[in-house]
Amino acid sequence: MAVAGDETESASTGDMSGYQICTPTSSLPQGVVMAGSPGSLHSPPHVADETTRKRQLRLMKNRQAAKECRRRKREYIRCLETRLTMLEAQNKKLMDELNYFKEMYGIKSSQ
DNA sequence: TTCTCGACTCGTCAGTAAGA
DNA sequence: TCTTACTGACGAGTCGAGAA
Repeated sequence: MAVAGDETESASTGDMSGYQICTPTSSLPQGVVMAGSPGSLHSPPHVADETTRKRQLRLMKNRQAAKECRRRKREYIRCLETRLTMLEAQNKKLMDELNYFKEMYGIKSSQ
């Protein structure tokens, strides 16, 4: 999966699968507060401990992954909004220019 | 002041794609 | 086939705005 593609490119094409990051990641460590998993109920203590540890590790990683995923998505949307603003401004400028030349050459505007 | 509602964030689960 | 990372979906909690 391509996560770190060209940001402006992905933003301009609207391709969500390649949206990316403008600023470097800064993820802070976070405490684990989950209880043990149900799967460890009928196992020997050391196996249960290992299972619980693995589960907590997985949850912690997934938590961080979700945060990162959401951050990228927000960034992607911001990029799209910025691009939209730019394109609208550009569009307006071109329309003004068109009207100017129409007037200059005496062509009646259709709108 | 209290209640309700919508918007938002967060953690978790489940499904999927990609690499070993 | 197994593992890992990513991401959509869901439920729970929080917050602010508006109504009663």
